[in-house]
Amino acid sequence: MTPEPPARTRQAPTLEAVAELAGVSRATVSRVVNGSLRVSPAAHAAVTRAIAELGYVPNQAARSLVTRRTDTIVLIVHERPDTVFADPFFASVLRGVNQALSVTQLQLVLLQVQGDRQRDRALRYVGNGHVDGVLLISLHGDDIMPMSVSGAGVPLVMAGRLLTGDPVDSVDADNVGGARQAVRHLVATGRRELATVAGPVDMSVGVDRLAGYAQAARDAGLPASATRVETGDFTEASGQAAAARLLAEHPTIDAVFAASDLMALGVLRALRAAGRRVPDDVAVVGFDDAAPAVYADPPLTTVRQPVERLGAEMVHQLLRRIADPTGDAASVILPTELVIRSSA
Amino acid sequence: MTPEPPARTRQAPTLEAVAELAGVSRATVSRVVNGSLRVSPAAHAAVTRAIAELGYVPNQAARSLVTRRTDTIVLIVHERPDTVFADPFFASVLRGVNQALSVTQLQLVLLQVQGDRQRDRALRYVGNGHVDGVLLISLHGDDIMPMSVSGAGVPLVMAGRLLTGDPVDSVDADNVGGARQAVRHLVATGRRELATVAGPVDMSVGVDRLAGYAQAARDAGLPASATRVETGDFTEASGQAAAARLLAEHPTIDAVFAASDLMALGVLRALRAAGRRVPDDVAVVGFDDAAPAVYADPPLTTVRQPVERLGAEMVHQLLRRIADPTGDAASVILPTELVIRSSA
DNA sequence: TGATCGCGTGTGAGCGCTCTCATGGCTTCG
DNA sequence: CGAAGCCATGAGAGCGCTCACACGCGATCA
Repeated sequence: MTPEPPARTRQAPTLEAVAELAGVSRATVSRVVNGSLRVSPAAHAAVTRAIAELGYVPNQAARSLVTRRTDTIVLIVHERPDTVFADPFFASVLRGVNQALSVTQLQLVLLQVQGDRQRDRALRYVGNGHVDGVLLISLHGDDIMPMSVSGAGVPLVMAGRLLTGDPVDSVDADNVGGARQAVRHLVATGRRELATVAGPVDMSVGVDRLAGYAQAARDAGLPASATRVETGDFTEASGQAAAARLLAEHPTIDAVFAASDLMALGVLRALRAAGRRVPDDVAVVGFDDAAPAVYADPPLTTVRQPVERLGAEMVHQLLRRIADPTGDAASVILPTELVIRSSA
Repeated sequence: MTPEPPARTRQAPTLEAVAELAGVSRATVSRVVNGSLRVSPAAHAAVTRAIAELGYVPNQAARSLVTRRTDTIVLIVHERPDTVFADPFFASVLRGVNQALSVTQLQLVLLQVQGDRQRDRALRYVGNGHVDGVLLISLHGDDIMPMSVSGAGVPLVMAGRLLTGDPVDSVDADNVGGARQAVRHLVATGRRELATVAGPVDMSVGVDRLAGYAQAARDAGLPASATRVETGDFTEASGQAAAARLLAEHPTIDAVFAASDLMALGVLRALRAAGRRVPDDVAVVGFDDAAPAVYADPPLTTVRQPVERLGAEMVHQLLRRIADPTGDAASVILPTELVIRSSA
């Protein structure tokens, strides 16, 4: 008789079975499983052995039913699906989230939401205790999700900030500061005819990066008329279109600040199409320091934001909030950094 | 008295509450919730109204406890975390999976696994009925996960195929065919001194793309000595290193087939560093048609595989298998397509 | 030495749901 | 007109777990 691995029965072993094998009660097994408060060494050993022998794993459904915890948190991405996962930004956030989660017992559920129906379904899902907490990403201005979720008493952390100014736990990059760094660099290298491809005005990132741009331009003593603005939606195509409009209406511009790297890539294309040299004729600065920035032609000067850390920080803040649901909303601002390559 | 939205009580309404309000039994409510087999129109209407009024949503934990279904499937990615989400391949698979899932009630759980401990934990998680099915991605040769999961009777679909030849439901791109297309193009455009940066030999994608490369070279009548092979791990850095070795040992090569776009990007760098012009001196073909291929300098000629569809197809196959656990393992092969840009 | 305490342990209720089975009203057929 | 059948419905058990609470034992104190 060689020792056999636990039989692969179709029926998973229950607490009851472990208790019987260990010669103790269900309650004692439960205590051991959940961190052994006040269990005698003998009982603890017996239970541990029985668990190992049976290959016992707690039934999560039964546990959730009574504890009302799920050991699951959800990352809700409110955006078109083709935008979401193609954008390296999301991949990085996800990586940070996963990394922070890997040291916990929590499972991450991804929810990609678009349209009112899906949104409401997600809200229901969250509201009825399917998850212990919510991470919210990519919100547009009038989104009711943050207030609905937190109003339902479910711990919530969002990326960015609410344009309404409502207090919500959040993590954000220093978008204003980052945009200022970009503009200061442009000005310092002699550019005077600035333009920007801003992000959507209904998103805090869009608003903040534009604000930083405007502030820095003003600080540099540039006339408002020398700071043209066109908006895009963070996709490359929108950046290209915006830059084309910029060039058509203001042929004298010598620098473009794009509110994302993807849009900056579009700007590069538009510039190339218009026969302008980068950076000789027009300097371009992006935002994100996403992977494509490196491979752009020319490699993109950009504002790096610690995206991965942003994801991790969101998790930490959520864990804190789950542990202590009271207390005021906190917001963490992550620093940005200018990465100078060849485009400016 | 204006109609009020359902009160945001901390306590979610139960089946019991709905039954009481509708004036029927729990069982009847349950029937309505689960697709109303044999419920009178009157009862159905009353229940529907009560559900709406209360904002009732079934408690998933309670339901799972008795049905032993979870309405959750898990996508397990067995890879280093920093590789996983940075790779556009994964983002695309994820997008396809999410898309296919969006028309179902299923939730997707992401599990990123590395090391034996995490792997075993994931195996336990899966084995004890936490999920209804498993999607497996990025497997190396000696991985026990596929056989463990399917051995435990949990429906499983993997991307790629098992090098052991064990029958498992799977979806794969036509890697052999794709590689052949690439080589045929190289040969057709006059290249004779071929080399390849292959993928890991312990992964089916690596093996298959190399096989396709070798086959096509043989078919073209090229001597085996003219088909140099170095391997990488699908990262850009590894591609660069492999290409450097290739150049050092075989300075006469005039074409490189890289088993992934990321590696092709590395090849491009190595070539540039060595002062070779692309495609004039050396032609380069990648594999994947990932986003960076477009922005490469020069834009990359590559073999496109329908990655998103691969994700969707995995879901479909898993759903089929969940519905009918019996029957032989099936494997779906997705076509590839050569996309000609400037690098070859 | 008897009352008191505290610790380790077991008992039992019940979380919210599904599912089997019994029941009673109605239709249908001989 | 009675027996048989069918359909909508309800009663009740139980999924596997946690969490009071009760209990009994040895140690401690007056």
